[in-house]
Amino acid sequence: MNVQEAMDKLKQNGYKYTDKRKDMLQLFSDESRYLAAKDVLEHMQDTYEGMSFDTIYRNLSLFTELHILEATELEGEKRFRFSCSTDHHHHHVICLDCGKTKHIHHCPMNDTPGAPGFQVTGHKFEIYGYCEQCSMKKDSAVR
Amino acid sequence: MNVQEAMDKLKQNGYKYTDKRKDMLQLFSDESRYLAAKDVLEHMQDTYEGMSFDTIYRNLSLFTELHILEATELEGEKRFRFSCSTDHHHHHVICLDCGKTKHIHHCPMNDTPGAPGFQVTGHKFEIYGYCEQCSMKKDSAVR
DNA sequence: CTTCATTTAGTAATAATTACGATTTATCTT
DNA sequence: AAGATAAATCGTAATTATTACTAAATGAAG
Repeated sequence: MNVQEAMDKLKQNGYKYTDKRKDMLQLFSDESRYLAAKDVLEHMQDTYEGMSFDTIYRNLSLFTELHILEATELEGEKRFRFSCSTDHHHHHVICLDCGKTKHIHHCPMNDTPGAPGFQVTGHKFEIYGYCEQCSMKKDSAVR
Repeated sequence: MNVQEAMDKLKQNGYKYTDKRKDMLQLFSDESRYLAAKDVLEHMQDTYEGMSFDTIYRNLSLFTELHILEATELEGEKRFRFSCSTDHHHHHVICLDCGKTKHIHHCPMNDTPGAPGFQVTGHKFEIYGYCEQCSMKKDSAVR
């Protein structure tokens, strides 16, 4: 997924091409990590002074619907990242500080026996912690 | 974990024994499933008319700290359930409608190679869907 | 039964998210 | 290129979950 593909997808589904949408997508493309709505807002307001919550949230959920972004819920906030690649199911190791991720290629669903009668609609496997940079930052902050 | 053990744990840690706490714990003991704060509030207000949010939330987080309850975040809400058994690490299959759970005894962390430099602090593996009763309810509601 | 720290009710504050009417803008049509 | 139209946006208000505060009440220990 890249910005152009994402914009094309919007077009295909009858949505409009706006600079704000492009900039939002560019942000997610540049930062390949999970961002909270407020991170997006802050970044966008550098360029578009009066940009409203509404626009941010509406577009974030639109992008998620179209599978341009993937979302997870972390520490009471929804967070979003550019959809990695649509062709390969995977999970994430997530840095709780900066939101950076590593891939986990192995999916535990393969090893988990189905529960009879239970209709499965989704699953979540995530590993949390601190990436090398952020854990060094934390260490030095303590001293 | 049962109500008595939980109350003992409170005592041991210098917290007081109140009827409200006992009733809250009894609720979790009776319903062995995930409950949202508002579910707990509603149930408690049947007995204690003017019971406040504060009391519910304060106790929920106290119980969680003492590992009497375990918490997860689901659809934008924190949910709590009686801690299953402290001696055995496990994960849950969770019904999105009623909160009932089944255990997954296998932990995917065992199969997942550590990421070098990444300091792991936690992980989450959950399977979502609808239990037999709730999926039947949904089917018949559609007709 | 008195003291004292804890707990609680009532309510206000915070934070994330969603909703809405008026205005603006992108796209389509001509 | 200009006008029509549906979608997007702004500014702001409403909603929802959660946390915080103060005065009053209460359980526990001596």
